Amino acid sequence: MSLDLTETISRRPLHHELVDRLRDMIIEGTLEPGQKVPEKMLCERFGVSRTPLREAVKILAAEGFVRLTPNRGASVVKLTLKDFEEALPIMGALDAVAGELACKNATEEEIAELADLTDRMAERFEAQDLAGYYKLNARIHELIMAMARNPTLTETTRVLSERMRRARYELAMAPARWTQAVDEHQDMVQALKRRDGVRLGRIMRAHVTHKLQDLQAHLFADER
Amino acid sequence: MSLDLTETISRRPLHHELVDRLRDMIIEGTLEPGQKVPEKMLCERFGVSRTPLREAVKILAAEGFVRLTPNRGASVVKLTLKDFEEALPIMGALDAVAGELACKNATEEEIAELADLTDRMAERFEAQDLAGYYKLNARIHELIMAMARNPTLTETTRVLSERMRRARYELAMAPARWTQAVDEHQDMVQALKRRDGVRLGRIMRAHVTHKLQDLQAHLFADER
DNA sequence: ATTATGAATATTGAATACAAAATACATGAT
DNA sequence: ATCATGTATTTTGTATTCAATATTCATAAT
Repeated sequence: MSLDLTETISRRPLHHELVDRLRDMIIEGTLEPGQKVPEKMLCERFGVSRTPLREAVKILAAEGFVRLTPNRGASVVKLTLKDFEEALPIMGALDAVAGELACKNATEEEIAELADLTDRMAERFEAQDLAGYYKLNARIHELIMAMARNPTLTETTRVLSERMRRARYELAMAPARWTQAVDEHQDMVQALKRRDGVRLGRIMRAHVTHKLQDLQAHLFADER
Repeated sequence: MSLDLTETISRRPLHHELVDRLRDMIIEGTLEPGQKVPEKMLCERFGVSRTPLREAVKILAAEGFVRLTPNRGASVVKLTLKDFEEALPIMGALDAVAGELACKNATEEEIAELADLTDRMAERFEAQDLAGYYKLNARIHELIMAMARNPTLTETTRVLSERMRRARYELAMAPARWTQAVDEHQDMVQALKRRDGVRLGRIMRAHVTHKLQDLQAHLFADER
């Protein structure tokens, strides 16, 4: 049994912990869109004073989850169709960059791992196991991002996709769309194996576009 | 004389004002990279208590200007060559998207204005007036961003480019590079007039790449 | 001289206290 | 009844206080 000598005792500051908790509450819908963020109530709920809670709210505002109105506190930002339409081209472009960089920087081992994950994801598709599919899908996209070797890109994408995550909750896909998504992933692996960055970039961009178009159709049906 | 009835009395919260002031101090170098952000000193400097100042620091941390270390406060993030190399492909991709969207959404008036600004900037080039050139250059890029009609894109770009702004201070350009930059701007106007989004996107992306490559050569010479 | 050790000091994190503003509510006028 | 006006309550913004942690500095040991 070995001991990790780099490990330190972690006492995170309260505001840091609160940011994560509050973000989750927003993403899961416990704090509803449009609703005000009730300072006092949350302080009691978490057993902390207003100071760290307010610091956390400021950070969430910078991340785009809440909006601050002077003397009127914070309210949960409501995702509209417009927000999606705005995020779509950005996410597409960022994913395309990730793909291009991945082709440049990925190791053969990583590519093999991606191929494996893609195969296993295809199996989940065959079995029509949506939850398993989404889980592997998330890992695949994380891996591609990691292969890009660009922390700034990872962080930029993270903030945007966390913001969108609220709506992306394990949505059932139309059969045709699901088939297409699986195909796109197979194409990604091919492009990566050939180190064809331009091609992978294009596939990634299209992939995001299709995914979000699908979301638009399902959610926001009332806003059309 | 007409009266603006939409105008409101603006009493910004202190933390908001402080975010701007501190960000400027970082960008201008008053607060030096790597240096700790001295809470007490800044409180006295601005005549405010620690609470709003600390809230402001939290926001700056979310924007990537400072790094928070538990029980050890904040320190100004130091820009390395690596940060630039990471930001470069992201900014390029975002600018490309802005170009594509601008071609779709710009009005003829806006395009005419851009053409005018570009001409005036070329004049500043002829006069070898660097300051005037940079001023118009900033307005041009703001206008293109505005033509894209995508606030999320604007904001995403803003955070990244503010972060980089520290190093971009009115740098003298090599004659060849300056000539090339002016040419690229002329090409942008042409592409926009033809509403050729793909082409404008490509020019924008290349433009950013060139600009930042130039920066890399000038700054960070010691890091090579 | 250099490295430990511990006390004094300064800085940070969090809670509380106070002031200003917004909201809710009640009373009275039309 | 509806609307206006003024008062009470709540919420927000900021300052202050207290506790925990880190840093500095002096002293002592090797």
